[in-house]
Amino acid sequence: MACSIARTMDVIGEPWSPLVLRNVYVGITRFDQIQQQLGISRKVLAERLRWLVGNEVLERREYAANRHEYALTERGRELVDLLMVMVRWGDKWLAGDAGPPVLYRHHTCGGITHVTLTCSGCGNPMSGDDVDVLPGPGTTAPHP
Amino acid sequence: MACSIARTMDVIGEPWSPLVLRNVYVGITRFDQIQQQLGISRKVLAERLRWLVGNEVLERREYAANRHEYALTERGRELVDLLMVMVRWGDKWLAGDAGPPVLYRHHTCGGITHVTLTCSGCGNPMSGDDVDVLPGPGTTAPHP
DNA sequence: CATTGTCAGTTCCTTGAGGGAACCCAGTCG
DNA sequence: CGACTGGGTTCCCTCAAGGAACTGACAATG
Repeated sequence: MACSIARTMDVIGEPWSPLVLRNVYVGITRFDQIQQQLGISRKVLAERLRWLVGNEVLERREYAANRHEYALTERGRELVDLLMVMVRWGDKWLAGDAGPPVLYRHHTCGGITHVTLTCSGCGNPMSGDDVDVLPGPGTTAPHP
Repeated sequence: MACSIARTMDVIGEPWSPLVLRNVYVGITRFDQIQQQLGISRKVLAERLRWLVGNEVLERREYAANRHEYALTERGRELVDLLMVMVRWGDKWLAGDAGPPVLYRHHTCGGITHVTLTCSGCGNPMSGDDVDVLPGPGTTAPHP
């Protein structure tokens, strides 16, 4: 389908995938660690990891004889952006009275902050209300 | 689970949900329109729409006698941010030679641009590499 | 006013993917 | 040399997704 949302969902749309990526991002990189932290079935975890490696989001490394760990590739590191936007939305709308389960300290300013979306061209805020959606070169059907 | 990613995935993690939201965002708001555009099963679409309405991401309106349409709530409009980040990643890594299927024109500057992530505090770029992850007030288990 | 069409679903059946538990093999620690 | 750990695979079983057909209210049409 000529739709970048569908294509992205095809790579990481399965419900466990973002959680697997988050774990790798925060340093939970080994099979059993990930399995125990998430409570995911071993079978499904093995499938997901193969899929994510095959799609070049993760890479599999042998850190000792027959001992493997997973690491984010460049593609994978850019997916962390997506996770941070998910976290922001979940924090804002679903955290309830307990408040957010995690906080981010930004290296540049040292503050506890969150992500916001801005325009790559002018640097001003950019949301769904601030754009026109136009067909691009990769369009096939007359839909976004 | 005390994890904003898991909570967000619980609401919109099912593979069709982001595509449904995108359709509503671009003006494809009626049951049959959405079903035909996506090729989703009517049964699953009915379930998804109920779920999204129940989670206050969409609202259901009667625009004529027994004719309904769906619209984004405020929660839903903020989820469009997530879609735009997905689009950006898909455009960058999965579009191939054909180029992106859609383009965004930013109202503020008029340019064809894309979203980037910045810090809510200082306005500088903010990615996964630029932050420390700390436990927040809503933490239960010792994990992000 | 019977017929056709549209919209918004619901019902029923079948198949495939996810979960659980158990098993397996290589290395290594005591 | 036995037990343990890491990193999976195999088997079975259930549950949810897909497809196709049916329903029921309203609107326009001949």
